[in-house]
Amino acid sequence: MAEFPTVTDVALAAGVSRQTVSNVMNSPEIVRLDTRTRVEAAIESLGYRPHASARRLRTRRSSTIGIRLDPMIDGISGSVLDSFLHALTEQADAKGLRVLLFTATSPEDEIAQFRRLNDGADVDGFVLTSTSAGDPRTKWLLKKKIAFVTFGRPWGSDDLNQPEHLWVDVDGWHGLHSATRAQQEAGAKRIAFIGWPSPSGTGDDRRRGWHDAMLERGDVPEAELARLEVVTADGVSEGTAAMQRLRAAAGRIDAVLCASDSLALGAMIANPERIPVTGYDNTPIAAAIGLSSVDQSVDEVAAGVLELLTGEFEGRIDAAPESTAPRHRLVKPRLVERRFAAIPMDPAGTPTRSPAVPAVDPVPN
Amino acid sequence: MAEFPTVTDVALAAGVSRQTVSNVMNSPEIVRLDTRTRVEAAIESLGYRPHASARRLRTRRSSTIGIRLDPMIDGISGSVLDSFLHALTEQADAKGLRVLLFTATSPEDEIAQFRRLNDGADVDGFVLTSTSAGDPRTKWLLKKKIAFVTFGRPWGSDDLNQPEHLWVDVDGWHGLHSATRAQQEAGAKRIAFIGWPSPSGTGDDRRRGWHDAMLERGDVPEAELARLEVVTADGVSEGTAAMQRLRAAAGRIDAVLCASDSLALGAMIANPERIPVTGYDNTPIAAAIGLSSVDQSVDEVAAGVLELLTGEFEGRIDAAPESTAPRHRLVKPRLVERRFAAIPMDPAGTPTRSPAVPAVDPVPN
DNA sequence: AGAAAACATTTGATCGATCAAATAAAGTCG
DNA sequence: CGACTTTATTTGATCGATCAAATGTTTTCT
Repeated sequence: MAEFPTVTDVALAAGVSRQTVSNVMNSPEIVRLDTRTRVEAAIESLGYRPHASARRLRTRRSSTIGIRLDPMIDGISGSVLDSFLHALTEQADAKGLRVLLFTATSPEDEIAQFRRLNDGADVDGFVLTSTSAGDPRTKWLLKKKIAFVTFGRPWGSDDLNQPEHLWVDVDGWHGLHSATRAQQEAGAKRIAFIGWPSPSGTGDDRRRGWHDAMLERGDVPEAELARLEVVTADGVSEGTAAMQRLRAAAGRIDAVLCASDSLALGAMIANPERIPVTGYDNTPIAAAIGLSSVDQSVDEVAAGVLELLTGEFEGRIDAAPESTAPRHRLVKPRLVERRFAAIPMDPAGTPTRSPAVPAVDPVPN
Repeated sequence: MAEFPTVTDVALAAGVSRQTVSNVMNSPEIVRLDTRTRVEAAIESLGYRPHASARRLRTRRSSTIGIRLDPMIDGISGSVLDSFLHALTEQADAKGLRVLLFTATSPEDEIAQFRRLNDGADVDGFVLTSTSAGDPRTKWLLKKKIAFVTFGRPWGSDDLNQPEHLWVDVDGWHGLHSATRAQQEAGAKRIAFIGWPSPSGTGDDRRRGWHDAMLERGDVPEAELARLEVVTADGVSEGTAAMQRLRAAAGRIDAVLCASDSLALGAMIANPERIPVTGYDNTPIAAAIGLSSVDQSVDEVAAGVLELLTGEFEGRIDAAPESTAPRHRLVKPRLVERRFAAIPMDPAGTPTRSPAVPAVDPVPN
């Protein structure tokens, strides 16, 4: 009994009943002030912690959200998910929610996991990332009326209007538009874009941001604009190749915008003149190399995801909230400007800052 | 009742009692074959899933391990933890364990989280990463007799002999030793090392691997060896600066080994002659750039962590197993050799492979 | 003051599974 | 064949919390 006090122990110590202790924890406002403080003192002195599983069994609510941990294909763009995961965990914690991980080898397998976790009352809802058009997972979750929010718009046109489908996304158009603007204001006229092949929901969105900003300014005739654009698969070496194609075919280039930091890093490798390159995702790589990059503001995304998931009931998750609150959030990314400060491209150059000696292991692990 | 069948429903359907159903799930061997199949059929047809919380309440076991998600400082080396996390989740899943995330702002805060998660019966044990010498967290966990395993040796000499402290680590000495050997066999004699300032448990360990291999071969006199070594904080720009210092002071260099991929990437930037550079961690960056790198085999680490944590009782976690099994695992990393295949450093060169057009979004999110 | 309403606290039942002990069935052996 | 093991299955109690409803207490109002 000394090991793990229960509500009953606390009740005994405070001279009240179990339920009053429970009330102090869950709806303090209905307990008279003096009893409340007495109970709180007892809780404190006994070091009581509620037993999560017992509570869940009774309330049929786990206060846990499940998220699939994707196999990391590209560590560069993967780091966005990584920091999103971190932001999500941190903010979930503040709301008394927990984050449970799982993995899956295929969409079908993932659905099986959904079932297992949901039926077992392990989680109350899910956060999905990397959704694709006509995603079978969202269909299934909707059918089963299981709460979920996706990070990423459902690009399939029909899905977009489904009001049950909650989503949070980053406005890629806005990101590229403002990145283009920033270069224009710095004096650049011929701004190139290295993107992904169409159709790609996010890719096309970002491309349009660049395209629209270029048209608005009118520095380059619309017909000419195609020469300033190159599409390729994502990746560092692909970025290098794309940059080389641009240099061969596009004439003068004042700045280059890329659909990802991977591409941007690649582009930098074939960029001896140090034409300004802007990436997307603001990964640690961009910071290390000194690339400007569009930051997805994962904190805001995480906050939006949790808000939607918990609905207006703080800390609770409901599969079918009848609120009329907006069903989605479109987060504005922000441009982080850098000027290659960290990268002495010229081998003969002097280092920009002398190496600091850390007090502890740089990489303790 | 149609919504969520319970053991009782299954029992009714199969014409047996609750407990028999429970036995079929937990110790099938004690149930007669024909009853077992009958119960299994009922489970299948009703779509029964055990209620995790109810089971946990009764068994006082959550089958969940907690792991702190570090704030990602450097996305490059952070990706090791990321893939470790993935491996851990995947293998935990196979053993019927779940992985619960949490965050903390300081060691003290983390200890508070330990307490909360453990007292609330949310988790059975913890996996710690980024441990430091004389870590207060491990002390506290040991005192409270809470199960945990660290990824990383306790470098403090006194801690090393504590048999209660279970750990899994990667043999950095072996990693650097074999990387050095590989370069020597390829004909290199003057092999430089870019490392971290001492004292650093992991850093010194890796350095020794290089140092010992160099001495064994004897291509470079011991006195001369210091000229081939540079220490610096971790980071890309630090790597670039370190490489420049090496080039200025070390004379001829046939190959460069680095204590991390971040340093290696930095070194590559100040490496127009394409001296072979080897990194550490085999991050996606290394793959993208075409750097050789020492792979930490996170899969083996994850397996070791889970084995130690679950002890010999498959799927169970015990704070004080009385087995005499080894208390730790030292995993041998393996060298992944690459030859800059992906990186056309010469801006005028042709791309090494033409960009493939992906069928789906390269980065769907 | 007395009745009604508002507030505060307690009691019994319950969530779904497993444990421990009791019972029933099958197998062994002199 | 009946007493004795061994094996298979069932019953009652329990894990720790919350819900729903009952009881007790205080305040409000006529």
